[in-house]
Amino acid sequence: MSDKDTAAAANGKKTEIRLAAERRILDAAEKVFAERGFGGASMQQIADRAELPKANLHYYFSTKEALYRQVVERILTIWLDAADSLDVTEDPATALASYIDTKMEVSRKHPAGSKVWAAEVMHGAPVIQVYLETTLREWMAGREYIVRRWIDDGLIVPIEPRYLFYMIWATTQHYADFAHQINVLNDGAPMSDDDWLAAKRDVVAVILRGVGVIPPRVE
Amino acid sequence: MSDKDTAAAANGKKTEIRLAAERRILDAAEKVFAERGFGGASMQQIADRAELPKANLHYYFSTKEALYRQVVERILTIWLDAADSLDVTEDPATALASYIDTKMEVSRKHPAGSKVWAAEVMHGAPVIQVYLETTLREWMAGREYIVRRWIDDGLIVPIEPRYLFYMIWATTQHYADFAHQINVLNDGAPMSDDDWLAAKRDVVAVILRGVGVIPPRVE
DNA sequence: GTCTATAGAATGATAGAC
DNA sequence: GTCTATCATTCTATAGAC
Repeated sequence: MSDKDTAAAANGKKTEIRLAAERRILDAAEKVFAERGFGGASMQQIADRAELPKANLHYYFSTKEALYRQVVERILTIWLDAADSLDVTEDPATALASYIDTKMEVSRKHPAGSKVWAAEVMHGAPVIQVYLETTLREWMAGREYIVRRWIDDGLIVPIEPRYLFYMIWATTQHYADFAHQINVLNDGAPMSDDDWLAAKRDVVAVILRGVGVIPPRVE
Repeated sequence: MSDKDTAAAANGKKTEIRLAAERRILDAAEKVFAERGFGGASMQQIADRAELPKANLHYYFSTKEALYRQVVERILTIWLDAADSLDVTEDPATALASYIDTKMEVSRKHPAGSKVWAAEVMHGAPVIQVYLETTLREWMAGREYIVRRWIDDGLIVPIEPRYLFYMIWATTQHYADFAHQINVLNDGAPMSDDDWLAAKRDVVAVILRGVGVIPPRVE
């Protein structure tokens, strides 16, 4: 092995260590921020959850705010992927059913991320303000156009497109953000796989019937 | 004026001062807790917003936690009143439309309270856990019974009652909790009176049509 | 009942040995 | 790259004059 190879291997190892540590810290931070909020979370709690000394966090992330910012930005990519799942080439029933399904799955798989996101918006979006004003605004403008075309074509009833999307966002994210309350009303137990299927089925059914399309057959 | 009257008047005045100060502090605290979360809020910020010296807060509320607790309990009474607005003696269309209307009005008039409530539940309901396990559980049990009767009587389509209520709660509270995001998508301006009317109309229409009842005529 | 000053505890961040 | 020790700041809470 040449010196160059050795150096490359060393650099490679270093990068791997760095990526693994950063990921470990981000995972811990996401959960602690979700449970206690930005102000309620301490670097010590995040370090404990990541099973690392507190000083290590500052080695990888300069400040608490920088760490929070990266947590939020990581969640943003998940959101953007979900936004893409609204396939505008499909008919309204298929497109909306698929979008709702995706959003429900995001709530199920990333409950902590959803809570951090909700708190971020509730507190005035200090980090994602630019995203709201650019990406989200453009996404909404595009989808409003599609929904209005569905209305003009008589495929769904007249409705203000934004209010429809708020309904879908609110309902699907509720299953993550209010999971604690939902669990209490579910006799203290988390929703089972069957519960999730039933919830998705009912949400899709109400929305599709609500906008005037027949729910597609489920095999 | 007798000594007794003087004392009574003094006591009366004292009580008025106390009530006014407590209310002033609670109003300020609700807003600061909503904007920054419990951990992110400081007694100094609340004092500044209430235009009182910080020490006054501790005179009326022993600790920050006690103050937070009273803020949450004050919101709880508003929630309980709104819960009562679901009149089970009415037909499903009227009952649900009236309930949704009430919940939308709560979101409009108490956005800060709604945010505090959402954060409280997201963080595991440290203060309202008992309420969730008693009052809310009983309320839900009673309403599930009514909704199932509506289903059995063929007045609405089959649906798991809880998922219907989650949808109503999520959607109506979204207008308070995500107001910042909604404003951005509304060209940066808060929703006008007409916007609120349109939103309420669309939410009621989708839910009622979604559960299979015809929206009642609006004069 | 009001307010200034301050004690006491917790936190974010860093220095410096390993 | 890891970790202990520590600094500087901020915050909750209270003491005590008015």
